[in-house]
Amino acid sequence: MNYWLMKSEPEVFGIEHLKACREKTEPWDGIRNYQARNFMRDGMKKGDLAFFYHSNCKQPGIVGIVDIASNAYPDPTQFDAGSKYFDAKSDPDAPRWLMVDVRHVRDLKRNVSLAEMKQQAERFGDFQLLAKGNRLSIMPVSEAHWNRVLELEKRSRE
DNA sequence: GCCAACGTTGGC
DNA sequence: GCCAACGTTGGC
Repeated sequence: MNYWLMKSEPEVFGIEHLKACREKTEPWDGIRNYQARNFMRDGMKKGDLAFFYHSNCKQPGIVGIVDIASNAYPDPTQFDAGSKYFDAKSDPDAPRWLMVDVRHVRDLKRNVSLAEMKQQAERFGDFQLLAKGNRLSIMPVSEAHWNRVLELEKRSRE
């Protein structure tokens, strides 16, 4: 099983939106980056777990855990002219963009913030999320980093 | 709101 | 294939 991190802007789709879906799965649509797509296509498998990360907000950080409820399949929004994710250049016979379904597993007990992880360079120094200029919205997480985040969760913020 | 970093586009 | 211009991401 592999671990991942998936970013979303809470104003657009936050973890409380996913939580409100209860046990139902939700499509993680709108990924329009080739590297992120390739991770879904080549790496992600049903049953994997991912951190839910809130980006572009007051307190960027990891706020929950989701499970990957499907393998990658074509994202229908790329063919929907009314969608902001519409891509006129995508061929229905060879869809360019993929997505997976996700399901809420649990909220973290607290927001494990980006700032906090940055302060712990010895634990997270080589975490891809913290890499300079990192803009990937889906990325793999090593088991070591996965566990370090969960260890951090258990501590109370100073 | 600013802006650095990065990805994509398109002329040549 | 190069690279300047442009668009987007996302922390601050």
